[in-house]
Amino acid sequence: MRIASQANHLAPISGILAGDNVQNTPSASAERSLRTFSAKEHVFFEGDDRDSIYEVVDGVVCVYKVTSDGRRQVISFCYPGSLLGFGHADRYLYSAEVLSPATLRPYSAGALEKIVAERPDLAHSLMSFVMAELAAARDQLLTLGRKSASEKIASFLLELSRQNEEMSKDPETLQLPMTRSDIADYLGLTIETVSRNFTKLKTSGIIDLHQNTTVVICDMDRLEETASCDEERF
Amino acid sequence: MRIASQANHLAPISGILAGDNVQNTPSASAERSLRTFSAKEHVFFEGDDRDSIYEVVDGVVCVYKVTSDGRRQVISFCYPGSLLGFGHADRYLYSAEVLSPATLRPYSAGALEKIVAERPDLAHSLMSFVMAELAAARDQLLTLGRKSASEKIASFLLELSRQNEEMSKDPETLQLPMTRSDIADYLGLTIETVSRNFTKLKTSGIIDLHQNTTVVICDMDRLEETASCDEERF
DNA sequence: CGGCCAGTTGAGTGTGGTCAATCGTTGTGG
DNA sequence: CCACAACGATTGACCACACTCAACTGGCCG
Repeated sequence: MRIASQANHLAPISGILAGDNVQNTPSASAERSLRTFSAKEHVFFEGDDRDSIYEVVDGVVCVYKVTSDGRRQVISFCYPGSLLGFGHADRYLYSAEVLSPATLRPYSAGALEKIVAERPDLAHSLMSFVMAELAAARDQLLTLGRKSASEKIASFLLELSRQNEEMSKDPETLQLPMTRSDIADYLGLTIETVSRNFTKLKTSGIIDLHQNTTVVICDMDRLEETASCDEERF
Repeated sequence: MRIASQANHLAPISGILAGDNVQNTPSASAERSLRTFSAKEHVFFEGDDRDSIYEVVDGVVCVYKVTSDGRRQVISFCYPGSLLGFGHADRYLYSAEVLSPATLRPYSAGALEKIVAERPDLAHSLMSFVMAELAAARDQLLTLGRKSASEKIASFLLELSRQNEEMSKDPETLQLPMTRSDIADYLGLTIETVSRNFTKLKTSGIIDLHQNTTVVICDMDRLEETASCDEERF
């Protein structure tokens, strides 16, 4: 539901930002303002001047923080419809790296503030979006703080499955655009532990793996058991 | 800075909510609408109908989630000025328990939406507040996912210290209204590990402990070294 | 005084990390 | 076309950090 619930609110937001009132270059068409990125390219780095907000149009973006000694924590994976780089600080608080060739639509850094100030009818959608991001981050706190490695992996796969559901894609066939290292840094594990737990799920017949980038969920019930924590939504 | 940065934006919000336009009972004075809670009392539980939003006037509130098998993750500790229970869902996503006798000011669940819709001039402060909460949650992701037990404890103490600074209190004398169990559940540890690391910090002369509820930071530099992760803000 | 609860401390264990070797795929150049 | 390098992923052996279980301490209140 986490990322899924974001998707619920993203469609209207894209529309909001595309409105000429808040467009970065009012005279230019939305088509013209698209920016393309190649795999592993960074959109921005933590600490850079926050001059733009981005909407993910195509591809997947990995948002993360790093410590001074190089440890990395992935904050979220952003799929088409997501917003990137918003905040109330004048610097980016995170780094953003595209995982596969991606297309983003940049807006001025103040576009969201403008909406809030000038379009109260649309500000509500924006607030819902930010609150959904907050709820997702807080769900992830529970996963990082209190789940075992196998529970983390299962929860991650279920998250992707629900996201597929929201996008009307097959919830049992998951594409993994991110590496084992990205998954490890998202779940607070090492790549070895991620790999071992994928293997465990595979040998127990719960999932099937194809060329490391495709996961097929064979037994959804047992996957949910493995994730353990009831993620029932109210 | 996390919680501290929230405080930056909270003062105006209290004012916003206190405005008669959004007051729960427009004819009643703000004084009359205060609710008092005794220690360990719950303000609401995860899953309850989200009928009210609360502003913390006095005391400290612990916000947390639990798994079906009883594991608990503390999301945040809310000090005076914080808002509790906002969100876009119709149920509370977390439980809220007061740690010591507290005074809260309830508002209608729709008060924030009303502000966003009717008071665009004030909606900006509200947005900044929610974004600060989001930034705090994401900072905590790094702590939970990538820090060792001793780093977590040191980071936690520094967080309290910076919060004191923001409230013009002594940044080297910390009151701990929460139990070891609350701290453990906030940092993804056990009470034993929390206790051991407090002892370690004490015996190495970095902090001093008085009756388990007061921490005096004796060597701020070494405490920051122990926290390791540069938490420099931009 | 005695019970209760939070906190501390100790001993032993286990989950997940570290280090290292190997596999498989992809892409490049001879 | 094959050889080789480069990279991501897997697997194994070992280890350590934090958890578990348990005993004990200290403060508070009846």
